Formats: sequence, C-alpha cells, structure tokens
Amino acid sequence: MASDRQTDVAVLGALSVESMSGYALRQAIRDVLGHFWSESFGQIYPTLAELRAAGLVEVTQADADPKSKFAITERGLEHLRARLSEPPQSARPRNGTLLRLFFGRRLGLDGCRDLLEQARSQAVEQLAGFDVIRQEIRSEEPSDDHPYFLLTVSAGEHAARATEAWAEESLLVLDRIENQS
Amino acid sequence: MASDRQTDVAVLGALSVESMSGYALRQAIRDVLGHFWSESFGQIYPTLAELRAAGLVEVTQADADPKSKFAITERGLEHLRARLSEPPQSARPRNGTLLRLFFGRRLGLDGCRDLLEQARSQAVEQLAGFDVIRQEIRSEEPSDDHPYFLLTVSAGEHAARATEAWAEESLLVLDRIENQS
DNA sequence: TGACTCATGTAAGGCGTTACATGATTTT
DNA sequence: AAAATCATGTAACGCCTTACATGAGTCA
Repeated sequence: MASDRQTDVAVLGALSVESMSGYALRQAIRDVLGHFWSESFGQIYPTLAELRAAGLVEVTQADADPKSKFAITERGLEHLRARLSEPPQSARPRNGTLLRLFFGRRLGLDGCRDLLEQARSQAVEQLAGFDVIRQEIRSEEPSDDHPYFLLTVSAGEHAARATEAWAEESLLVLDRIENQS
Repeated sequence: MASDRQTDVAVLGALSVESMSGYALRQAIRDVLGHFWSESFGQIYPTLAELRAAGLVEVTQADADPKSKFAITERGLEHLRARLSEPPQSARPRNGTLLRLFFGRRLGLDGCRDLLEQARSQAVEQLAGFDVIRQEIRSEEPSDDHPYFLLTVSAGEHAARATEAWAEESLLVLDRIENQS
C-alpha cells in the first residue's frame, strides 16, 4: 500500500532548488508552494531526519557561511526524479464555501451573498499576490527552474479569475432568485 | 478549539433535502457532493449515530415504505443553519500536479507534458459530467434547492474550463522551452 | 536587557482512510 | 442458486495539526 505522504517530494524538491536550513525550508514551503501545497510544520523536521538517515539529504557547511544547511545528495536527486514520475495524488476536495452554497436554501440569501463576496475578494487578493510573485521571479537571476515556477503561477491565476467570474455571475443569480420569489 | 470536522454539515444538509438510509447517504455524498466535497465512509455511520443521540436526526418509518430512513429533526435543522453560518473552512491545498510541475526541471519535459495532457482531459471529462448533472436536475420536479445546486455546478464548470485553458497554454509554453534550449 | 527572529525539535490528540465483518434483499 | 447490491457497522493504522519546549543570535 503506497503511502499518501508526499512530504518527501516537497522537501527534496525545495532542496533541489537551493540548500537551506529546516527553518528556511518550512518558510519556503509556506510562502512559495503555499498556493497549491501545504505541509504541516510538525512533519518537516522528522521527514528531514528520515531523509538524512536514508542518505538522500546531507548537512553541509560552506567555508564562507558559518551556518550549516541541508543539501540534497545525488541519491536524493534520483529519488526525487522517481517520486515526481509517480502519478500525482491530490487531496480529496473539501470546499467549505461550495458545501454551504449547496445547502444555500437553509443558509439564506444573505448568507450566500456573504460567501460569494468573500470568495470574490479573496480571488482578487490572490491575483494581486500572483503579480507580486511574478515580479519577484523576474527580479531574480534567470534560472532553468523559473519557467516551471511560472506554470504554477499561471495555474493560480486561471483558477482565481475563474472564481472571480463565477462569484460575480452567482451574485446576479441570487438577485434573480430573490426577485422571483 | 472548534473542531475541523464538518461531516455533520454534509450529513444534516443531505438529510435536509431528503430523508434516506445511511447507505443512500454515503452514495449521495459521493455522487452529488463529490465535485467539491468528500467524506470518508468510515465517518458517516458514527456521525449518524452521534447526531441521532443528540436528537438532530431520527429514524422514521413511513407506512407505505417498509424501509426505515434517517430524517432530520426540527432541532437538526436549527443546528444545520447555525453550522452553515459559520465561516467556511476548506482543506489546505494539496495539488499533486502542480507540486510536480513546480519541480518540472527535475521531472523533465515529457513528464510535464503527460501531467498537462492528463489535467486537460480530466477537465474535459468533468465538463461532460456537469452537463449530465444539469440535465438530471432539469428532469427532476422543480425545487427551491435547485438554484443552489446549480451554483455549485457552475463553480465546477468555471474551474474545469480554467484548468483546460491553462493546460493548453502551458503545453505551448513547454514547446517554447524545448525549442529555445 | 528585553523583544524578536532564527533554529530544531517533541508529544498529544484529532481526523480520516482502508480494510474487515456481517447479514438481508434483490436480481439474474 | 449464485452474484450483486443494499445496509450497517468496527477497528487499525497513518496522517497531520497544534501546542509546547528549548536555546542561540540579533537588534533596539
């Protein structure tokens, strides 16, 4: 029974881009992968220890830098490539907003409106956030990783714009429901 | 500390639309809410027992129907309204496809293409599924619940169309990456 | 010196999935 | 009569979050 856990993929992937401390790692996972991935902080250190014991990650210390960091090993890169090639597993859907709207008759029109307004403004905020991320990527020195980063940003933008359009349409639908009842 | 669990909302909500057996309930949650919600079957019966003990749900037996069903009580409806009014909680994001694409440099162009093709065809399948659902809703006798059901169908359609467009654009981006390297 | 961030963990407990178990009813 | 579906559960195990604990370095 293959385990569901993919913490190793997120950790090894992040370290394949850049060596860093466990603390920086958890910030990177939250801030950089946060749009489409989440890891519990309580999982990161244990996973790091496991990966180190398995020789997929090592602790390095550069001369110039007094701080030690975690770096991916050659075997770690192989493991990462193998894991990335496995069929993607996504979390089962759990959209609290849609669950509430589905039973919107019980919630009432005003409650539904609140949900939709909130969904819309969240989408707009997300879009602004993606703009910032695009600028940050552009301001860094070019890297072979960047085109792939941008694919995920684009996915977020498409999804956010779809949410925005849906919420606006749906608010109009609610007005129609109200007027005809 | 408010619990994350929202199984009660899904169960009470479904029973607010129609009384049914636990077995039918789990099928309804899978087939009807499946686009945006999932419940573990192992949770449904225990939750049903709890709700029954709390007087939010009762076992009914119609004269015409030899089978007993679970029905929501008046107190259950109150509880449902209260729960629906709470701020929506959604699962933390866990998109295995985007996780892999983000580290696409390690996965390789062909692997990325596979992921995008798969995402695209899944989105197309979903759109076909939504068409079927719309027809089913239309074929039922009109209900005050239907407009709300349709809001969630529309959300799924917007999301699926966004995924389709993103995947197609992204496949072209991959071609460009290949040609310029 | 006190507050804040960096840094590395551990432990408890809740949540959820899967697999297992059992029996009745219906269909082929 | 066999197979499929309906129907109701339980138990084990793994995942994940939250809260707690500790200490070093840095900055005002």
